[in-house]
Amino acid sequence: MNPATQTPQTTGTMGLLSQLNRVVYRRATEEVLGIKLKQLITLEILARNEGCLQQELGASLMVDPNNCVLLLNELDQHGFVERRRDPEDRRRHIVVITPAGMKALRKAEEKLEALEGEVLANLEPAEREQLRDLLARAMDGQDPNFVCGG
Amino acid sequence: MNPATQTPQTTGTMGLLSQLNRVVYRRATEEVLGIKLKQLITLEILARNEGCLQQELGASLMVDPNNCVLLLNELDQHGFVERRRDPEDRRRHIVVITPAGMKALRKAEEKLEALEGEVLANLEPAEREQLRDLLARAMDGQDPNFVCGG
DNA sequence: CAGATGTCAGACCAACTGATATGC
DNA sequence: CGCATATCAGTTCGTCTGACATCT
Repeated sequence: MNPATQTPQTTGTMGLLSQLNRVVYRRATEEVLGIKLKQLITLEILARNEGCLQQELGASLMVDPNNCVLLLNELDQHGFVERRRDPEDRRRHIVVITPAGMKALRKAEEKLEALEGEVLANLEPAEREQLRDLLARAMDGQDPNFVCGG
Repeated sequence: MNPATQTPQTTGTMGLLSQLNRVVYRRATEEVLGIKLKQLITLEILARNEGCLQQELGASLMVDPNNCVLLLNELDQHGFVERRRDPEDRRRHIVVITPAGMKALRKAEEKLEALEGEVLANLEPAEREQLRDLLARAMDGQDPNFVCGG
């Protein structure tokens, strides 16, 4: 543990993933982004999927239905999303992002990109893209139902 | 939102990182690993760094000194680590992993590797190595003091 | 009626905050 | 004395569990 050396690190992929996520989590605060990171991810999904069912949203976010309600309550109070009954099955809710939500999302995404630049400072632009691609492909293989009791 | 398509996902690298970490976190439970994931990472660092100072450990784990104490208390109770006074500065503690800690670590690492295989099922072995390398390089650029008020 | 969906309230766990003890 | 290190107690936050209402 020489002061000239880097601080010790984990070596496993899963450990590294957890650690790097910790860095992001601690820096992507509500003060920095304007909204919480989880809210940003939620709005991102809603922006890309018009008429998203609440349960689909929960599956994508990997949160159980209970937490999905709480998450949407927050966003609803801020006027960033709306919940509408699904006319085809009135038990269900369709979640849509509002113009105010879009605005908050754009702003938060800008800040997050700046943060990404700092967190991935050690990687070349091409490598960052590579990382994004690998993460996306890995996520693509996940079974949402496995993780959230759908 | 066609049922034939994948569930909607985030597109930003930071969001993907957060999401994939969520998958790992929810699957790498204490029942699966025998110990908590954070404990595993802690033991990994201690196994690779004999005579690690408590504050260096905290910086590596990106936890503030308070949480580091609690984390070590748990490991101490299980007999996985020992805290010794630093003879050079008796305010400090040197943390060492015990044989029992080594055993628990090996066992947990086996289970985590199996889990990694499932979580990264969509990636080829070479791509997994690539991912590990990119994450390690990104972590290498982090300033521990920024994140934990050292 | 049984099953699905969404909602809420209370319990639980992990993290943060502030105060204390010890050594430099 | 001021500063650093570690520790603990109390609080707060996010998440999970179980009960309930609505709809098919």
